[in-house]
Parts: sequence; structure tokens; C-alpha cells
Amino acid sequence: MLEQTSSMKAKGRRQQDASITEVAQAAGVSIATVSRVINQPDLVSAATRERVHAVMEDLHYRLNPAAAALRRGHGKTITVLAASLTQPWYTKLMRALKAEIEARGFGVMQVDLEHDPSSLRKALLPNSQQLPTGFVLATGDSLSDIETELAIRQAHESQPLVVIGQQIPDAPWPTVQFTDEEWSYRATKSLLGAGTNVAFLGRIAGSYLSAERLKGYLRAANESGVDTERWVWPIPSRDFASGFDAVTQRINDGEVPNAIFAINDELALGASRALLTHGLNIPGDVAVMGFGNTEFLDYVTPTLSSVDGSAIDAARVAVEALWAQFEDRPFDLLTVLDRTLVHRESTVPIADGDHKPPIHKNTKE
Amino acid sequence: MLEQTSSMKAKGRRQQDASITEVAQAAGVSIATVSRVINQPDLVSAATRERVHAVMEDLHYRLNPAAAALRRGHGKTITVLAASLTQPWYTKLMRALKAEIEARGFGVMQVDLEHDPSSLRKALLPNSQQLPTGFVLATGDSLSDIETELAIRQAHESQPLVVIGQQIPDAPWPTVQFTDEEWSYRATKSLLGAGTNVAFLGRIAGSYLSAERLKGYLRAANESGVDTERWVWPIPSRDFASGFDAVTQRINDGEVPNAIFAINDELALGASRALLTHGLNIPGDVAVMGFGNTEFLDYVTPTLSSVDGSAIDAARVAVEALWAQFEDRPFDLLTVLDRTLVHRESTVPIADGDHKPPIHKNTKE
DNA sequence: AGGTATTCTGAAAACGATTTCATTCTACGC
DNA sequence: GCGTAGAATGAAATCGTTTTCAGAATACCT
Repeated sequence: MLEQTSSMKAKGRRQQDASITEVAQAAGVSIATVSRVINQPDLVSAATRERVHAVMEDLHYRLNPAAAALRRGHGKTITVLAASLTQPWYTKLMRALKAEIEARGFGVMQVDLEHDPSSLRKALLPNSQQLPTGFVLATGDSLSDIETELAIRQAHESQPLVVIGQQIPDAPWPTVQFTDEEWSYRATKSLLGAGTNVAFLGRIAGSYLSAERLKGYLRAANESGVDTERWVWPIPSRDFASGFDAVTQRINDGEVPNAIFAINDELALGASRALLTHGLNIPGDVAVMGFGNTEFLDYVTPTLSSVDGSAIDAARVAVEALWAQFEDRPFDLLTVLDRTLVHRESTVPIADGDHKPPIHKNTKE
Repeated sequence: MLEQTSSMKAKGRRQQDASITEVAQAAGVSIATVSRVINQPDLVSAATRERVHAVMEDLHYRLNPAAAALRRGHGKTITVLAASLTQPWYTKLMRALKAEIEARGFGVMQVDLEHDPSSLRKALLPNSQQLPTGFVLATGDSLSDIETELAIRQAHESQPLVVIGQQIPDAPWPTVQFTDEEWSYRATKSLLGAGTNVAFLGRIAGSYLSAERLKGYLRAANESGVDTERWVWPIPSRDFASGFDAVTQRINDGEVPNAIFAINDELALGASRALLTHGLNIPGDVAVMGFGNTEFLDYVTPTLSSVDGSAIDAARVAVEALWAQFEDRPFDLLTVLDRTLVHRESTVPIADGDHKPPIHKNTKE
């Protein structure tokens, strides 16, 4: 619906800013000197430096980044690719990355991949309108199909990059990841306290993270004799609706688990809503555990337990590894960050809860 | 916590892509012709056009955007400034804007302002590492302080821009906004069915949107004799926690309203959690209404009512107005988009609910 | 004082495209 | 057959920087 209130208008002059030449002229120096004032102030005497600065101020001089990038051969902008900005964890990561990168004097171009593999490949092409200088890939999805891997390798030939997530075997770029398998195992273990019918909500085609988390679930599930055939619930997407729909359908089919382990918090919330609408009690009837430890978990009812992982740490390590490449310093090919388990109302923590080694407690249903 | 798994590694060659000169040479034409093949294909004969294309393919030619931008005088990247990407509505808007802009062959640079006025001003400076060609401002916050307004005017001297939100008087750029005052009025009216103690959760310093919504609330509240002094609850921030804290404190002070109208959905959820932890029933004891109609509202318990506004419409209109400036076509200085009221479990819709004109129903408490 | 570092500066050549202007070639009308 | 309009192309200038190289000025040391 569109109400149009109006008033017409036309044209608009576009005005030029002063160039380095004009500054040089006004300051009575060469453009080389002005350039030095900008890039290597130490090389120019204090007197001229000040004079030039004054003139720059007067003329509202702004460096033309296109010209600089052209001459220099590269821009000063890191492109950050995030799986999906509707997932709050990625927004957290983005902010952390941005802070780290801007602290180093570079700009950030953030791209929301919307879980679309083709937009990943497109973003990696230097083809675009931008002048990227390096990449941070936090795609969540699998990178191991041939096309995608090739696109990354190609991008890495001309620019440094770092991946947060999946490590490609023999990849020459640094990878930062979390202990997903391990903590999925522990989370599942902790859920098994309530009974052996622990459902896994995940397994989205092409998702690397989902696969890792499934592994951990399976390891724990198999140790306790869970009927994984029955309790692994694949879903087509990873939003609230997907979790809600999947669980609703299973319950309607008469499948009520003792607990649900979801690969992200959105799914966990969707699942919890489905349970509640069916009159089931959380965690009394069904416990629920998410992944990501998103902010909203503390404000929904019941509050939801989740596996945490520090976006800030990930960003710090990733950017450091990126800069190591810029500066030809050595870097770690793989950094693995630890996670934490945060219990809230939706689960009943058992002895082996957080950091302690899991106790095998093979409760029968 | 940081486990370091390792393996050292050094260096990395950076390889150059082919330039237009090499393409021209390989195809036996001048660079002018190659450029024409790229930008004005009609001007070159079919035969050479094909030949050049083939060579470009062979040599993996990629246009150097810096060089093009330098020569052309501007880039092909629209910078989109969003108030905060932790607010899902802005993510929706971002995606819609991106789709519109990319459909026109331009790139998008999205900036998360994190509600920081200084980062707005910084982003408007051509100073940055980018080559913006135009701006879309969706800041939510007030633009009417002198510094900010100046920064916008200045940016607009060299580039087209469009604002989604506040209209600055006499501003020469197009503004797109929603009927916030009107629908806040209607939302409040609808809440007044439950009693006259309707609280307003908002009034964040410097927020334009909050101010508009407060106006609507006040209009409705005053019509019904609400003690606005008592029920306007200012808050310092606009996240879940802020809503939770404010409501918790008021309840502890013994102030329990009949309904709460929050200026966004995050606050509404925080508020609802606070109510529930105090054993209050929603909407039985207290009704809750948010603003933004974010996706999660359908999956929290109880589901939350909210005022909706189409991000897609806003994006379409905004980008159209931007392009009108590029192409020197006339455009509307102000476009006002309508909203909708979506009732869910957290409110009891009354007769004057949705689209119908409000009925004055002065219920006493 | 004389030689040698050291500091500071400028001239000029890139970087890779776009665009103006002029030129060549083809085709058409009379 | 000749003049001319139109199509297709190329040469060269230009955008605003960075950077190399060399030269001038100043300082230091014995």
C-alpha cells in the first residue's frame, strides 16, 4: 500500500573536491611531497608537513581512493562474507570483524550471502565493483564442492583470505574453527540424561556446520544406543519456521522425543514453539538445546539452553591471520577455538554439564 | 579459550590479471575498442566484438574497477547505512535494497551503524576506502542535529542520496517514510480496550522513530485520559535487555500496566519476558504490542502482536528515487508508506483493530 | 674545511581504464 | 562515378594517486 505525497524536483550539480595537485600548488610543494605527507609523514619536515596539512584542511581535500588503489594495485577494503545476517551470531561476528579491521585502518565490505552458494562465488570475483584486498569467509555452508573450492583458490591467488569454518585439506590459507563436533557430543550427552530419545534437528544439505554437529550428536547417540534412524530429523532450511514445521509434523506423527538438539538457536526456538503449542512442557516433557547462544535466548519463555562460541575470539584470530599474510609473517593454518555450554530453563543440567568430562549415564527410556 | 593447533607457513605470490592493454594486443585492436566492447557494444562490429570477447575469456580478463572509477569520476557502489543489523527489520530492508540495487548493475556496500551517530558521519565521508556513488540512509535515529545534517548535505553535494525515515525540512533529497505516528495512534487505541493504563516503552534520546511513535501514542493516550506522565517509560537503549530491565523495575515498583506498547519488537519481547517472570499473564493481565513485525514474533510464547511495515516497498521506492537522481528525472520529495497492525496472542484485538478507522471507545479502568 | 651521511624535496613515469577527436572504410543516392 | 552520410576503429589525453630516482640542502665527523 502506497500513499504518495508529493512535490517534484529536478537536477543536481555534482561538485568536485580538491585534488592532490591543487593542494600541492596551493602549498607550494610538489605532489610527491603531499603524497608523502599522507602516507609517510616522517619523511617530510615538520614545517612543510604542517603547511600541507593546513592547505588540505582549507581545500577540503579528500584522498581519491580509486586513484590510490589503481596506483597501489589494491584497495584497502576487506570483504567479509557471512552466511546469513538473519542469524544473529553472524551479526555478532560481523561487528567483531569490523572492529578489528577498522582498527587496522582498513574498510570493511560486508556481504550477506543469504546461504546462496552462487552469491559466494560471485562475491569472490574481483569482477565486482569493489577493490577488495582480502577476504574473510564465514559461510557456514560447505566449501568442498569443486566449483566453490576453485573459486576460493582462485581468489587466494591474488589476495589473502581466511576461512572461519571448514578447513579444506591442503588449503594454503588459514582456517579458524570451533570445536563443533566435540561440543555437539557433550551437548547431546547432557541431553541424554532425560532419556534416550534425543532428536537432532539439522542436517541441511550442503551445510558444513550441520554435518559437524551431526557427527558429534551421532557419536554420543551411538554410545547410548539411541535409535538415530528415528531421531535424526533432517530439515530443508534453518530458520524459525523450519524448526517449527519439522517438530510440528513429527509430533503429529506421534513422535515425541525426550529432548531436541538443534543446530542453531532459530531452529531451537521454532521447535520450542511447536512443543508448547502441543501442550508439551519444556523441559519436563521435552528438553531443548540450541547452538550459537544468541541474545534472544534469555528473553523467550522458557529461556533456551545453547552451545556458545565466541565471535570476538574468532574475529580476532581471523583478522590476525589475514594480516600475517599481508605482512608475510608466518601464521597458523588451523586455529580451533573452544566452546561452552550454557544451560537455561529448557534443559536440566546433569553432572557432566559444562567443562567436565562427560559421565556415561545410560538411562533407559 | 583458545586451543592452538598448528603448522607454519609463509609468503604468497600475488598474481596479476590481464589488463585491457593485453586484451587489445591479443585481439589485434586498440584499447578503445575493447573498452567499447565492454561499455557500448553496439558501437563495435559483431565480428570484432566476438573476437574481443573470446580473448577476454582466454586471458581471464577482469575490469579493474579502480581504474574505471578513477576515469569515470565515480564508482558503481551504493552505500547503504542501516541503524543496526541486530534489529531484524533492518536486515530485511538491507536484503530488499541489495536486490533492487544489484538488479540495476550496481554493487552494495552495507554499513551497520550500530546506532552510533559518529559512525554515520564517518560513513558519509568520501574519505573512506570506498568509491561510493550514492547513499541510502536508514538510520532510525534523528538526523536533525546540526553536525549530522551538515554531513548529509555535504555528501549530497557530490552524490545522490535518499533517506528512509526522517524528512529534514527543505532537504533537496527524497525521503521515504512510514505512517508511524498514525499507526502508533491506532495501536495504542487498540490497546486501550484493556484499560487506560497503557505504557509506552521507548523515547530513546536522539531517536527519530521513537519520537514519532511517542507522538502517536500520546495522541491516543490523551484522548482517553491516560496518565502519560506515569506510563511513558523512557529507556536508554533498544535491545531485549533494555525492555526487560525497564519493565522489571517498574513492576518491582508496583507499577503494572494494562498494556505495553513498545517501539520495537526486541523491546516487546524483553518486556514480555519480564512480565512472565513476574507471573503475569499475557494478554490477560497485560497486553503487549511491538513494532516491526519481525519474524521471531510468531515463534515466541506468547506470540507477539506488532505493527508491520513493508521493507520491500520501502526499498523499491528508495532505490527508484535514487536512480531518478542519477538520471536527472524528477522524483517525489516525500513518499509515505502505509502500515498494518498484526494481532497475535499478546493482544486482544478490538473492533477498531486493523484497517478500519478507529472507533473511540473510552473504556474506564 | 672537506668529505660523507643524512634529510628533504621534485620531476616524471607508471597504474588501467574512458572518452574525445580524427580518420578510414563502406554504402548509398543521384 | 562522385559526393557524402554513417559505421567502425585508433591515437592520445586524461583521471588522481604512488613511487622511483636523482638532486639539493643540511648536518655530522675528523
